[in-house]
Amino acid sequence: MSAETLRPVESKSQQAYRFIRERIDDGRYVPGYRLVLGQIAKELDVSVVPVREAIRRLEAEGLVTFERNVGAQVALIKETEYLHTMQTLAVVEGAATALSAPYLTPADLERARDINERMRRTLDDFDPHRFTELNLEFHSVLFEECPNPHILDLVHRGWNRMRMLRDSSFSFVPGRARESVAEHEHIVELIEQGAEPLEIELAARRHRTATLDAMLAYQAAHKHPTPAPVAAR
Amino acid sequence: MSAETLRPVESKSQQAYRFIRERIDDGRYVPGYRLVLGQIAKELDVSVVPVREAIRRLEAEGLVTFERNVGAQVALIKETEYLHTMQTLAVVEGAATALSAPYLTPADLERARDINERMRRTLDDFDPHRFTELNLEFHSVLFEECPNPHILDLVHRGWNRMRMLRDSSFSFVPGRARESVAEHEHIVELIEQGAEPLEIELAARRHRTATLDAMLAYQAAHKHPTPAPVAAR
DNA sequence: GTATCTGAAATCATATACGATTTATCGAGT
DNA sequence: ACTCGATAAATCGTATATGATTTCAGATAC
Repeated sequence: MSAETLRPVESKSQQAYRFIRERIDDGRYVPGYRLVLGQIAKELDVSVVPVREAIRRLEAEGLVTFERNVGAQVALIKETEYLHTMQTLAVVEGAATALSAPYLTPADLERARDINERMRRTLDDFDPHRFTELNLEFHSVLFEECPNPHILDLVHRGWNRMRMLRDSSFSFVPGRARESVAEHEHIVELIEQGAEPLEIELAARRHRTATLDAMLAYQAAHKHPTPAPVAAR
Repeated sequence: MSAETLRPVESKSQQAYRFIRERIDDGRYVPGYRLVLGQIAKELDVSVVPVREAIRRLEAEGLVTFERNVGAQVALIKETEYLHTMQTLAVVEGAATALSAPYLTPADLERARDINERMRRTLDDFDPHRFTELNLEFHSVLFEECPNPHILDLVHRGWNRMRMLRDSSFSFVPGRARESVAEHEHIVELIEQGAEPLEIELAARRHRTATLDAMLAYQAAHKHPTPAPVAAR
């Protein structure tokens, strides 16, 4: 049995899926970017068939839109779409955090605190990108032990959605970061004290809702002309 | 411009999707049913390529599992899977109902009451199938006005999931139906009184959680294989 | 009787080919 | 200069073909 045939390499459609997904996730393919089947196929040195399958999957996941006889592009996220995503995330992340709480060890909580501390340190000499990164890391610690894989999956999807907007105009609000760090500490304390699941859930939910509200207020105050006309194709 | 070419008929992959989806929904394809590409293609008189795409989509939606070089089958739902689905539905349906509440008209509430009344009448001379049908209808009235399409979509998916188990052993508990009807009335009253969103949400969630608990208790009492070690709530 | 092997049949995965549709280009007419 | 229309180019949608993998039935060995 030769070593090179032991592992049945991933299928080409899977390969195509990862290829595209990777690029959407890290921002190389921005919302609106056009996914030309033949072009991607050539880059991967496969035929268009597996690429189409990959795109169908991405479409079902909501990351890509695919119009008949026109083609696929990375899903554009309009402002209302974004608000809906945030609201959904508030709900499912709240639930995930509450369900996860009983399984968190003192070590987990310490880790969460540590991350939050690093976030606090980025407050002076502020780096939004770094802050966002740590923010996900912090929340991940809290919800990742959620024993319900469906809910956990929904949380991941929500965060991915938001990540696609990393560089968008409405992903950040100046004053909010400091409050955020304080709220993080509060959530950790609740979990530590073994608070009621519902209390934890609502705290986590409020944390996100507050971010959303802050963004809305900020935008209203700054009268953003248009929510950033995304570079298409 | 000839009449027959005016409408650009749905694509074949779309057609295949609907074909399969329909059959899963109405139970002709039960969980575990094997979806053979060539066979479905022949039935539809198309090639396998669009059928594959349809199956990829169904896979992403969780209705179908698709294993490399082995093929696709309607997703099997194990007991823990079912519990997770119910729990997720409890969360998202609660949120959807609360978000929907402000948009419900008196006519909507009347309709809900009417449906619930019909459910009550099926209690004597009990028909589980009919009851389940009305149950979805009732809840649909309450959550369908939810302005957040993401959350609404999650609710639909959850119900679809449950519908796939229509005939399964753990889809029904004898005593539960009567309580259910009473809880329905309570939820309608809350909405009618313009109760706090959170109160509505939790009432709707409890209603579903109670169903779940009843099922677990029933199974435990009847010594079903595994009593489900899942941490519900 | 059970286990293992072997070849055939079924089925999957993907490449290639080609017609259909959309989009872009460019010149004629106003 | 602008619109319109025709043509070309790009791209999509799907059928077909073929090699690869898995499954299964029957044969053989123990």
